[in-house]
Order: sequence, then structure tokens, then C-alpha cells
Amino acid sequence: METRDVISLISKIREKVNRFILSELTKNGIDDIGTSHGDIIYALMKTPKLTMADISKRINKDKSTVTALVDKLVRLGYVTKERDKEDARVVYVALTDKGSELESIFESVSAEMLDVFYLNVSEQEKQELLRILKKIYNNF
Amino acid sequence: METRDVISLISKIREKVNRFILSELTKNGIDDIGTSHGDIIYALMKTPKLTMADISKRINKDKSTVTALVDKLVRLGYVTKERDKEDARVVYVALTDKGSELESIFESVSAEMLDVFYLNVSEQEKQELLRILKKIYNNF
DNA sequence: CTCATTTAGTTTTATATCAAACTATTTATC
DNA sequence: GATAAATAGTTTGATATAAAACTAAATGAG
Repeated sequence: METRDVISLISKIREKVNRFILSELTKNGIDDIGTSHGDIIYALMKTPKLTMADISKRINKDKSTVTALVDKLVRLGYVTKERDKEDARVVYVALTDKGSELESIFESVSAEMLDVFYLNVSEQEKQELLRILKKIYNNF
Repeated sequence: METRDVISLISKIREKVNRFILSELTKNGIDDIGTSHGDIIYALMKTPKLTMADISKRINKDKSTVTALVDKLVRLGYVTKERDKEDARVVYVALTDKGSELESIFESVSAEMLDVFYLNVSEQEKQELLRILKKIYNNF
């Protein structure tokens, strides 16, 4: 029975992480987006131009969800959308200047969150955790 | 950067677990409820009578969410609600006969899911995983 | 070249979810 | 006992989310 607790723990940790991130973003004056929007912005910080399909894969959300998420980010002025010249079906998403300004805040929030996440967790434990989780992930 | 992948892995694993459970339930003819409803039913299988507040804590969902979830289960005939005699604010939730009939299916789906989840994961690894996750959970 | 199939993204629909506000009840304080 | 504060659960409003259906465009097959 205790083994079932791992799944419960996973859910709870994920929630705590999300709450932490939202709380920190709010502290930094960003309260108009959720964690999924943040994931998109974060992805675009790493790769300046992504298609909707890229984003969908990156953040592991359904295409239709990405449409709504990105449209909100467009409305808020954080990203722009642009059709590809060669293939009219493809839409590229990129950060605006306003979006790019979030970079330092995102990096610090991310770092803070990881500090809390891994507090008292040794390097060996990190690797062990990652290894086991990968194993589990590949079981499905 | 790879350390950030743990959080991504956690999210993905949770999703895979949910999909697996829903898929198995559907195979067994249960396609009218989601995983959160399942969590409530499961909790009631272990403890025959719970208050809404108990359930909210058990499944880690907001009270208002529990109201909606339980109301759907009532509509579907899986549970009943009953006001406490002593304290008129308190509502008890219990499985109906129909709800109780799900027990064997739930147990087998749960067992199957855990089999898949822990395939190739040793007993030692299980304990290690649990230990590290608890540590992380308590960091927030 | 024509038609069938696939693909990228959007639209539509339904639902789970949270949080604030609310109602009714109980408990605490004076 | 009267009033304030706290509590249990519900209602309300907003939103993220998935999946089906759809549109337009590209690719594949004959």
C-alpha cells in the first residue's frame, strides 16, 4: 500500500512546484499567466522560434491547448505568431521584447525553485532519482 | 539543466498513469468517470464513510472541486450524501451498492497499474524513490 | 495530373479545477 | 444570552485542458 503513495507524492510535489512558481512570479509582478504559459515562454527563451507543434511536444500538451495558451500570450504581448513562407500551415511563435524581458525573472524563479526542490538532496540522490524515474517513465 | 528534467518527468509520469488508469477502466466498461472520481471511490472503499472535508484532504483537491466531483458520482449512482445528525454542516459520503461493485475492478486496475509502474524497479529502488520524494515533498 | 491521404493548426464542446464569495451552522468570547 | 468569529459545504465565475471535428495546405499514390 505504501508503494501507491509514490504516485500520490508525485501529484502533490507537482502541485507544490506549480504553486511555488506562481507565487514567485506574482512576487515579481507577473500574475497574468499560469505555469503552462510559463513553460512556453521558457521554451522560447531556449529556442527563439518554435512551431505550434514544437511547443506542443515540448510542454507535453495537446495542440488545441497550445493554441489557446499561445493566443493568450499573444494578447498579453509576450509572443507573436507568424506563418511560414514555404508551408502555409506552419505557424512560428517567438518572444516579443516584452516577453524577452521576462528572462531574468524566469531564470531566478527557476533557480530558486530548484534550490528548494533539491534542498538536502545529494548529487547522488539526484542522479538516482532521475534514473529510477526514467525507468518508470519508460514502463508505460 | 538535466536536473530540471525531473520535474518534467514527474508531470509526464503522472499523465501516463492517469491515461493508463482511464484506459483500463474503459476496458472494464467504466467510462463515465475520471481519475479524480476514481480517487474518491477508492478512498471510500478503504473508509466506508467520509465527510466532504475528509475527501478533500484525501485526494488533495479543493472543497469546491470535491462538491462537483461527488455530485457527479451521486448522479451516476455510485455514492450517496447524508447530513450529519449532530452537526448540520457536515455531509457524509458513502458508496452505494453500485459503487461497491466497482471494488474488484478498481483493485485489479490498481494492481495492473502498479505492475507496470514498478516493472524492473527493485524493492531497494522503490524504497529509495519513496525516501527521496518524501524529502523533496517536505522541502516546500 | 488527379484524387486520396496526411498534416498543421484552429474551432468547438465538455469538463475538471481553483478561488472567491456565499449561506447556514457551530464555536468562542464577553 | 448576545455577538463575533470560525467552520462545512455550496455557489459562482473564470480558466486550463483534452478530444473530436474542422479547414486549409501539403504529400503520396496511381
